[in-house]
Amino acid sequence: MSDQHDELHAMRHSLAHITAQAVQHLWPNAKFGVGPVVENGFYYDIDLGDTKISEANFGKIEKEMRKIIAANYTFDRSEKPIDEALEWARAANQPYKIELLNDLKREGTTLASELDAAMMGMELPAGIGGSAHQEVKSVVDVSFYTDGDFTDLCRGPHVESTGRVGAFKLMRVAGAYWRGNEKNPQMQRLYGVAFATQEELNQYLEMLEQARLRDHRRLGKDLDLYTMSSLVGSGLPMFTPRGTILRDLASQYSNQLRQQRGFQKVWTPHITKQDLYEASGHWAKFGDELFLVTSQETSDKMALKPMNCPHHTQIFASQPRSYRDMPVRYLETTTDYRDEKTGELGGLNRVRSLTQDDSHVFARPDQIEQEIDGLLASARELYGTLGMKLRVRLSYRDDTDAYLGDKELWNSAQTQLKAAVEKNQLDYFEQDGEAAFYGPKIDFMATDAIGREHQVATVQLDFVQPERFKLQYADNEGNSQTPVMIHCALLGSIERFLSVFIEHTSGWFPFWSAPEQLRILTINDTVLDYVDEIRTILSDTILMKPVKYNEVRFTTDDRNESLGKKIREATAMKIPVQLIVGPKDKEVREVSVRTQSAEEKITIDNLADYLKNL
RNA sequence: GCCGCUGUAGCUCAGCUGGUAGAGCGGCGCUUUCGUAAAGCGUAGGUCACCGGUUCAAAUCCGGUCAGCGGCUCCA
Repeated sequence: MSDQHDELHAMRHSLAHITAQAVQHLWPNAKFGVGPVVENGFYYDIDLGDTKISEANFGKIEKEMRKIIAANYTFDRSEKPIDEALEWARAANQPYKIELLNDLKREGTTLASELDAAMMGMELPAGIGGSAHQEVKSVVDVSFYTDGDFTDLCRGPHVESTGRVGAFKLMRVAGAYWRGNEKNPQMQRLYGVAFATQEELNQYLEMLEQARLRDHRRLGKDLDLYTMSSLVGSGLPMFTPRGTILRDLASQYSNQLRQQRGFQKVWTPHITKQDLYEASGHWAKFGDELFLVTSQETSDKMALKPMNCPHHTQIFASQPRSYRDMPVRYLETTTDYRDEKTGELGGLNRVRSLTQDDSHVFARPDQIEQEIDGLLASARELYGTLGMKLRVRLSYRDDTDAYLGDKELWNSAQTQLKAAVEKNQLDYFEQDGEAAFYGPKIDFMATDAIGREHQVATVQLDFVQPERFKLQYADNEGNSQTPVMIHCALLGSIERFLSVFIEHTSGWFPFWSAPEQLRILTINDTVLDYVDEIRTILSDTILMKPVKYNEVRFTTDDRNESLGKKIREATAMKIPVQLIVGPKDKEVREVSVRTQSAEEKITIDNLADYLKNL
């Protein structure tokens, strides 16, 4: 299996070379960056000066690639001393390769995070290598691979010859900064996918098509859940009646889980003086992402709130607190505004108006574990109900001084976090150095129906804001103590959550959460009086699972259309329960219940109980 | 913000190298009252995203703006 994996890796890497080679044939003065293997394929970064490659050129490039593949050139490895390699790069007019080689020569290596190691062509002097903290300052030889008329600085490995690269397809071209740095020139990145066989490639393309069909942006339109308007602005979704039902239910469920554990709802305004964020420390870090608001009455500098914790600290601080009052738990589902860069916006995943199901606990340090435990249990219940598997990342501090707050408090808190995670039997992994500067955190990843992981809920400890805002409570000796804050959002951003939920269910929402849970489809208008009877039953039915006071949301389709058409439309809208009502049903006081999986007859006396048990 | 692509009727899309727009579905009207994924006929919808330019003539070419998509960078 590992051999197969290595072979596929070599195929993809070899295809990256062949892509560059084809581009060089077509545009001889192309300058090349790096061309590594990525998930499902490969890319190559290319600078063509003023020439821009577009997807319209892919046919031409692929044709050239197939010629190279048909020629079946062998990949020949060679080595050069680094200075000769530099000569080669200068002669070939390859400035990016010169830069790579210079780094190799000077540093012996460059940070993998800044440079793709696969392309560095390293050949380290004997006795060096393996250690993360190398002392080496120079590289002696570098390796090259040549196939036909194309030679590239490369560590390899490659397949034996260009004829053995499997099936591929160029997918897209995108801008990418040289070495991922915004300040560097931008190159054109050609992405391709590649598999050992055409069949596997086709399967992959089919999977992409399946993912496209459940894309929340498509379903958001098809199922009439939300809309965007260029008049309102980008990243500012508006929710239709159906979408608003989904939002409200998600938020209601999330709130209900915490209200059961002693959280109380609060409300805060959406604009605030900048002073608040200067005090919290957010201004310095995120000031350029705030929407500013001007007052025509005062000289106050104001902003739309980008988060809610500073507000909640002020509610906590509004009266003196005793250790007996602790913990104090606040809950607020509210919309925040962040001026995200336009290029980062997309669907509901990244918006400028995001609604958080936010909560903050102000706790004594000895209460951390019990509080975290309650929140973890809530998250488990929520995602369990949604049928999504959860995985958890515990992010700790490392030994650098990038963190604020008392180190002992950190250590104790990290121990308590882990204990709570273990108690809840959550699948977890730990990472040092990933904590926020103000405290350790727990991030939740949910796996959707087609295996993709999404970051959803988060629980974060905060030792910094309580101090900055001088929050206090009196301990049992009457001394002032600083509480710990625990931030938590179970859904995260409701907009992002919905995008995940829509794609997870592909629009077939579970019965309790479907905007339209049930539709009555009539066969002809001799049954209208019977339908009225059914509607009365439905209106009187109260559902309790999992959200309280969930009244049946239903409509009636008694249009003068064929039953086939009514079924087709109700199914296209992914309505979980269709009640088909015709003269035969009326006669025996039954209805035909059609669900995604089956159809059965039930008597109208059993209808309410049937729905309660869904 | 940066790079590339895209923007035609409510939706999905056609419209070759410039000669002022077309289909299917949907809508509306009439007929049909029909039991499991589209009944029949008829009919109305478009400043071709917006602004400006080139041209005798622009959906088509050029520039700008807005918006969407794919990436890069970022994400309290």
